[in-house]
Amino acid sequence: MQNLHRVRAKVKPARSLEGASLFHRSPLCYYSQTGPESAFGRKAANYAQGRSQIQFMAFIINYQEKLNPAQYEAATTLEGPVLVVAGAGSGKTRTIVYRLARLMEEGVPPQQILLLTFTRKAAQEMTRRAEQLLGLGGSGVSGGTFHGFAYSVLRRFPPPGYRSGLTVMDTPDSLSALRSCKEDLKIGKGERAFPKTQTILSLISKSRNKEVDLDGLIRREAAHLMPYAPDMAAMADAYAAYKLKHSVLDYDDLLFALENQLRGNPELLALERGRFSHIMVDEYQDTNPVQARLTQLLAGENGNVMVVGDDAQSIYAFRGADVRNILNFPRLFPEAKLIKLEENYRSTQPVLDLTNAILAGARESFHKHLHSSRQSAVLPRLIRPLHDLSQAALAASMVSEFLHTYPAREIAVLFRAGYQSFNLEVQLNKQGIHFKKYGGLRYTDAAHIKDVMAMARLIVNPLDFPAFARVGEFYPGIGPKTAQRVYAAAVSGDAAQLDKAAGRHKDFLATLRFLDELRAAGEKPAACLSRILDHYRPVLEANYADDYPYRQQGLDEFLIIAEPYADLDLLISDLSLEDPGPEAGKGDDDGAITLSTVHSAKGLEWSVVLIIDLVQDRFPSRHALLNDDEYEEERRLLYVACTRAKDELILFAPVSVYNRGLGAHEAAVLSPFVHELPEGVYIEEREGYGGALYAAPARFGRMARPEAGNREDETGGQDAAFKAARPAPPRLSSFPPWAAVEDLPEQGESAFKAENVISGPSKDGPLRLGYCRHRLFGRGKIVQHIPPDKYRVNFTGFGLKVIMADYLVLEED
DNA sequence: AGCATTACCATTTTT
DNA sequence: TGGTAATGCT
Repeated sequence: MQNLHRVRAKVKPARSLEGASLFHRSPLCYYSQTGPESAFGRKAANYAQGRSQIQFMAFIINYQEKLNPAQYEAATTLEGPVLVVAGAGSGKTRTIVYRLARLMEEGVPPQQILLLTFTRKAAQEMTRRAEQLLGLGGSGVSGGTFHGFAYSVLRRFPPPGYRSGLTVMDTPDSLSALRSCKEDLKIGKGERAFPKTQTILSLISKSRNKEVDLDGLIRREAAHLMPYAPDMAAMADAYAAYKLKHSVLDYDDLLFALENQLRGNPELLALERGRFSHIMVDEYQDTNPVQARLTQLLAGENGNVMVVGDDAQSIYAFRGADVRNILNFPRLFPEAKLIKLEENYRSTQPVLDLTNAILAGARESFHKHLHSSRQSAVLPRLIRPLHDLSQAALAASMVSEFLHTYPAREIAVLFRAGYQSFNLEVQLNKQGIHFKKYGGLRYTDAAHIKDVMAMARLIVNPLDFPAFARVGEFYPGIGPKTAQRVYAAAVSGDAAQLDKAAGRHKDFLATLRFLDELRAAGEKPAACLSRILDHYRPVLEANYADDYPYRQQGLDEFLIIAEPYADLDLLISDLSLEDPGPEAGKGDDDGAITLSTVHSAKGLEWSVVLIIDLVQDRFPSRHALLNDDEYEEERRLLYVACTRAKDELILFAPVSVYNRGLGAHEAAVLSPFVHELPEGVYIEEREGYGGALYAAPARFGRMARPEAGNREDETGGQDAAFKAARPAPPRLSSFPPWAAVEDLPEQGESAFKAENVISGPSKDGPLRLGYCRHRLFGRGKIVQHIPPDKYRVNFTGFGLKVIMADYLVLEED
């Protein structure tokens, strides 16, 4: 654990800017950096001098040699709207980077190219690769996340009501803001069942991202909270007012505020459109509706915009991403050219056979045939450990084996959710294997960093209440209430009132004066920060007595990060929007393997990929079982995970998992995505007592079974074979999700019966539809089989429930 | 009002 | 497990 902590907290300052937003870096003229000898330099110089015969010059790069035909077409179609549907591992980033090169060879100055992505990881990867190919020349390109871009515009053109400065709240800030709204409204005090503030915040955010009203969202996705919908709506309103009052924006606001600004100010729109002659959007399948509209707004109707994405890798629906964006792109831009990248350069054919089979069960819209020329005799493996502890041990020793063959940086273990790697982390430590984990604590989440950030934020935006409260709470005797009072007094401008509110807290008053002076001084960020650190040191020593020397180191690094910045607000926004994160330390950790959530693994690749916990309720997550769309997203998530593997893919599915509630191990059900894989795409091995692995025979009863109404024959031989062997995908009823867990009212039940009764006993299921018994609920009627192993049962007195087959006893006729 | 302790609960993914 | 909210103590 010690090991993990250190890796997480480590920040390598020199690289921290590399992936950080490039919007604000002074637009470095790349020719001055590459030097006059460079061909790029010469061409750019030509451009700068107004010569435009560039298209007649020979290109430095032989694009046709470096790219396949589809990639070539994408990289050299520079005008007009283009949609690139890029399968996993099809050289998407490569294509984008070569297109950048091409644009620059054609004489387009890098500052006129805008490269937007959804995650900062993708942004970092892109700029890294661009710099690899183009040298520092690539760094003049404006690239980053939508959020980062939005901030860069909004700070120059603040939305109405935000003239006095503007800061971005991170999630903890938003949370305490909402909590304070809840207190002000005196809502839900002492009510046990009242939803958690966290829950409410994510519902509010989701409703905004999906652009549906809160009430409807609650009805559809959290029906058990319906009784609290009015209270939550009130909180949402109060939260919006709070943000305006305190000149803060949350992540979601950034996008909407930018859209409003662009729509409300034609001059601004023209300006922004003029700044960028070419726009590229990566990971387009993960954009939400606002982001799609922003893309359209910035591009103009026939703009030069290329969007790149893969509908099969859309895994952010939970926060409003909408696959329809990518599907609708041709409709939005009727002139759009569609290019598909289907050749996979990453994985061996056996790995692709498995990933294609995962996708075969999906409701996919752009059909792709991924193929590879990389043949291999090594099949993916499915390991069935006895339980989750032995899974961790087995995975760790397998990693240890692989370390003889592959460098650590080529090995990764992936999982659905962060906590699932816990056992594994222990085992890896035990075996002395170094690892780094993605998706853990962020650098900026450390309390002392947040403290200093809060002071810096108050310099930029004196009204920033979350920052104000945080600074107040440095000092003993000041909590949320006092902070609020002092804030009100300080903002009122009445010195006497301020003295009355904070007179007892000399330290705090001194700090406020200190901040005022510092604000007036208007020093460079690094100098300013240095003074803040000096002032903060006594607080640090008092509040973190146990480990302040360690924290001080982190703060020293902060100074180095700040050095290159010209504006303090840019430093702050970069840190809160695109913080350096553990990735910044990558270069050091060559000896470390990677642990990562699947989400964080997107876009990355390793020679060896292990995926753990492939059992029902974990992968797919139990939260996804109730809803068709979420279930499909889990499938895509597994697809993303498996397509990270270049050479070897190892799936783990423990036979039993520890149940905390029960305090014992219980049987685990193999993930349906694995279960439905056809025979022959993987080798199964089972763990015996003592940890030995035994090859398992082909699973019983998994013969190819023709499926009625098989829809696509055009998918080609191999795919068709997969489909034939695949059992019917689990279909859940379209009945509202909560119906599955909550008791249904009488009329709901009959409505359900009328519409959703399945057409007959499932051939898959061992249970016939009839009566059964349950230990707790007694006798009930089986209404529906929910493959692979659940049943919807109507119990007298308890209503409809969804129960695992293992807990049901079939009643004899 | 602030702070410490206790009890409970639920458990995802990211900007 | 750990984080959060209610409760109790200063």
